[in-house]
Amino acid sequence: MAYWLFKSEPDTFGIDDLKSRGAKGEHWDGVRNYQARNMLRDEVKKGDLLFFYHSNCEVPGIVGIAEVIKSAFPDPTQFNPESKYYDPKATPENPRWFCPQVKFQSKFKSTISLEQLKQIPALQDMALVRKGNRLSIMPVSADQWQFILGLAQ
DNA sequence: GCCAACGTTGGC
DNA sequence: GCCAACGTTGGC
Repeated sequence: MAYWLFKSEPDTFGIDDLKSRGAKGEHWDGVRNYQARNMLRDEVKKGDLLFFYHSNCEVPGIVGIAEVIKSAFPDPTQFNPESKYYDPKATPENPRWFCPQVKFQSKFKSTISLEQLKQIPALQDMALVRKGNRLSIMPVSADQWQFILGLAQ
């Protein structure tokens, strides 16, 4: 069992959108970064938990928790010419991008802001708080997970 | 295989 | 909307 942090823009797909999907959850599509892809494809497993992070919004930060309910399968948007995530070099026989299925677990009463996270010495190893970080999928250690959980109300 | 140009992410 | 920090692309 591993822990992760997934970023999403709330205007596009926020934690409330995931909550509305209920027990069936939603597939986490649109990841088009190789480092993130490799983690999704090789390491993110059913039963893993993730912090749901809102980016590009008024208060960027962790807003809740979701659970991986199916490990990665080929991201269908890569085969769809109508999709903004279409990749002409990907084929069903040789898919390039992958997505797991996740479902809502809980939402924090208030956002644990990036500003707050940056000020915690115990979390300075997280890619999230490092300057220029653009990874949309990143691992969270068990210690970091517990520490951040302690900040949630 | 180098690297300039370009595109994207995401905090501010 | 700005722009720093990356990542990707493509000419050579």
